[in-house]
Amino acid sequence: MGRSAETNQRMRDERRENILSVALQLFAARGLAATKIGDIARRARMSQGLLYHCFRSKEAIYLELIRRAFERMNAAARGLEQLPISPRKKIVRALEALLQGLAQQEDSALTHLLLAQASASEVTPRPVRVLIEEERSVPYDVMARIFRAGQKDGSVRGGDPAELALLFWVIVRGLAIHKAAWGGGLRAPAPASLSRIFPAEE
Amino acid sequence: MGRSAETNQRMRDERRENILSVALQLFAARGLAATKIGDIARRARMSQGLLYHCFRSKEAIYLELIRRAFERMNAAARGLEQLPISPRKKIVRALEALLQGLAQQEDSALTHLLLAQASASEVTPRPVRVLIEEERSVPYDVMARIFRAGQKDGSVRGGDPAELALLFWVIVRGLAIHKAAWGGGLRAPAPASLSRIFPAEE
DNA sequence: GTCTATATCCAGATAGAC
DNA sequence: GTCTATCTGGATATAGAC
Repeated sequence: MGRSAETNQRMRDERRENILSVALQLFAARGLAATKIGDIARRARMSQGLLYHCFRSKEAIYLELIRRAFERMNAAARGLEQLPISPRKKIVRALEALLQGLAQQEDSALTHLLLAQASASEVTPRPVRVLIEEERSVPYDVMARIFRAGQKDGSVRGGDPAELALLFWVIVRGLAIHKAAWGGGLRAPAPASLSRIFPAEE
Repeated sequence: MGRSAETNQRMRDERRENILSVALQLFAARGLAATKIGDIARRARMSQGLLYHCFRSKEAIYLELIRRAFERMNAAARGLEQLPISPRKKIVRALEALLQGLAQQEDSALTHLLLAQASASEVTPRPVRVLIEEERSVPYDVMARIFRAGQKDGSVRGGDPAELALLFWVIVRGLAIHKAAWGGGLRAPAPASLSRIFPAEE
């Protein structure tokens, strides 16, 4: 009975992961309103009824996806900040990691797209909106602090740190959207060419 | 009778413009699927029935908005290209005009947002998709040609022109989305600080 | 745990009165 | 030309069989 309960729990978790994975693709590509719960169920190869045993509602799936997106992104940002390397190197590494993620990991680009939609849309459900309000400034603040530190130790050139951080994330987000819009035709800029935007003090 | 027919026509046109103006706000803020035709009618202060005398369907309104967006944007791009000024100046002027539009004209930011959504979404209706397919490369091509010309005459520094054009539009679009997401809290970068990204050959 | 069937609601589009 | 009333389809969520 212990075994079986454990197994059941694992199957349940796997189903939840599967649903979340499918839902991410659909929400990112179609938005919340145009994604039908029936589409999610079909792509996850289960009945609608069963899906409702794993999640209360469409909104609950959406909320969980946004929650995880911030969890990962903000943890990564804070981890980056703690690394024992120069601010200049942190910027380069962040760019490399983000651009590589956008180009190679499907989920990464979709997650950025999902966050962009949820942040900009007026019809984002209230609990999601609250979460976004709480979390969204973290990546901006982290990057602004890194820019400021880089200017202080001389490894990064001037400009308002907050403005540079804004530009940094605008570009990352913009590239994710561009990828979604142009599909395979994405000519991703090399990290090197973007590094030039946030220039080193030579 | 001639007078009355004329007047009627003008009233009809005004109603159409009014609907389009309201619809732009709603579509940009909520997306196509989440925007209800009843919302548009109410905000435009007319009944749903009357609205259907001006437009066939929700999609028809959407299509007309996208059509006009490309009409304006691509005409502006081609006009810019023809100006008798240096490529370097063209880039600066484009940035100034776009950033000022984003910051000050509500419609400008909303239009960029609408185009971003329509281009990236999987549920964009087919006629709209076809139009986007036909028009979307114009602004990229124009900017790429300007960058290339600037490199040739020495007023703009290196990098792949296509990549620079991509970056240019990614930033403009990204700023429009950022404005929608953060509302009043937009700290728009000064044109000067963006000009630095596309550096002049001094 | 997994499905089918269905209650309920909502939205797009139309019909027809005035 | 302008409205109200309505037809119709489709989508969320639930109920209940197995």
